[in-house]
Amino acid sequence: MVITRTRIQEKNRSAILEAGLDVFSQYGFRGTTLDQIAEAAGLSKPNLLYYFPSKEAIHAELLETLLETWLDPLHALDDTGDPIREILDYVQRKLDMSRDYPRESRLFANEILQGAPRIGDNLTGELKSLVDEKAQVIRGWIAAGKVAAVDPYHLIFSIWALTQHYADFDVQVRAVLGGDDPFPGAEAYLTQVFSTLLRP
Amino acid sequence: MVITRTRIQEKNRSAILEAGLDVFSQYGFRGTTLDQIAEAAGLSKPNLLYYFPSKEAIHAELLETLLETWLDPLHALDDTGDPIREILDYVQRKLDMSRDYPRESRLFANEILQGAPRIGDNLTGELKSLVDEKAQVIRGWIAAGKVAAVDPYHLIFSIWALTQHYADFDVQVRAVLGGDDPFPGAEAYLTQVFSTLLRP
DNA sequence: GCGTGATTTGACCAAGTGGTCAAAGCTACG
DNA sequence: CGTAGCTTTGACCACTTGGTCAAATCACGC
Repeated sequence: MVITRTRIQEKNRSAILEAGLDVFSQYGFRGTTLDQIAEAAGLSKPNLLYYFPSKEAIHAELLETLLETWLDPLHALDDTGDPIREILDYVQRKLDMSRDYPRESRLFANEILQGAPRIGDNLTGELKSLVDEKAQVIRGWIAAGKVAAVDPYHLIFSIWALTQHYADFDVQVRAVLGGDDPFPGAEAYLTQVFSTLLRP
Repeated sequence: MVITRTRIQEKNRSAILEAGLDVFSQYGFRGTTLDQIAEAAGLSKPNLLYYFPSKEAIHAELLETLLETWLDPLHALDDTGDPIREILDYVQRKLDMSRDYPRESRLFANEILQGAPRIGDNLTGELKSLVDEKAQVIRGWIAAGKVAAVDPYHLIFSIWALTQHYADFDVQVRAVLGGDDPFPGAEAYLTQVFSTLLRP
């Protein structure tokens, strides 16, 4: 069953998702109103509901596509590559995502802050097993003496925390730095952190 | 002008603030309803509004007390102490706060995610000048060869990110770890990270 | 036990909410 | 053209929301 869409459908659906991402990522699910989304998308509320059956549906579709792109960088961690290079590359990819997709990062943060009511299963399922797998890879590297002995789970958490911080807490970071672009400095600093940490 | 309060006032005000912290920290300002807070506090809505003039007022009071306790650990960073010890102690204090006051951490995270509409001034004022001051202290330590050369601002960001992550993303962390208490592991890992990073 | 001020509440309100619907407007294609 | 089907909208609805108010209830010092 292939879904065919007219150009208008294509355009309006993506305008709605774009607007929804804007608003949901700032106010969370409950704090967002359909009127806000409709306004941001340049549509009337009934017209918006012609393309999506409910507020839930918009949010669900956003979360779904988010989860895919969110796990991709970790998937790409290659057990046959050079260990430290692989991890530093992962850090870089995650930092790039914070720079290029800050709204996605905040949408995810909002969902987790609320206790992950809509993606709890993905966390204990898909996410956990992916992390378990990659933690094993890192354990292998440690055993082979290629990487310093660190807890692989907390290593992964720290990569998430440090990179997503620049998207989720952007306002705070910029307030403290006085408005300068934080990312060049962040990249240098994170490289330094993980290089010194992981050197065997 | 001293505010005197009866025992009942004392009790109900703190019940409301407690309940407000619970709900605001999960759903953000807009996503929270007075009925939710009233229910959680065990009061009727009109009764709740007898103690606080509005939803705003509850939120404002929570944020105000939050900001105080939030900056305390950084204030305590002592330029006359042993540099690495001072920084590691700061990390420890912030991690303790994530363990003991996760709701406060999430309340703050929610406020920042929304663009800090109510505390923007504190960020560019109070917070920025405190961080500027402590960054200078760290620069001094680096110049004296007591601490490895790192960007002091990103160092501070990284401490915030790594410690608050365990409160704000608690659900995710526990989902991945399978429910074990993350804090012992976090403490060991963070000590390792900052020890290796800061060793001159 | 009584009166006064503190406390609590049921009933209410206007505005905002997610969502519906029938009718109108538009577009592509024969 | 014409028309069938896609798109848009104004009017509307039931429910929730933040907040008010007058009246009822309660606690406490005399």
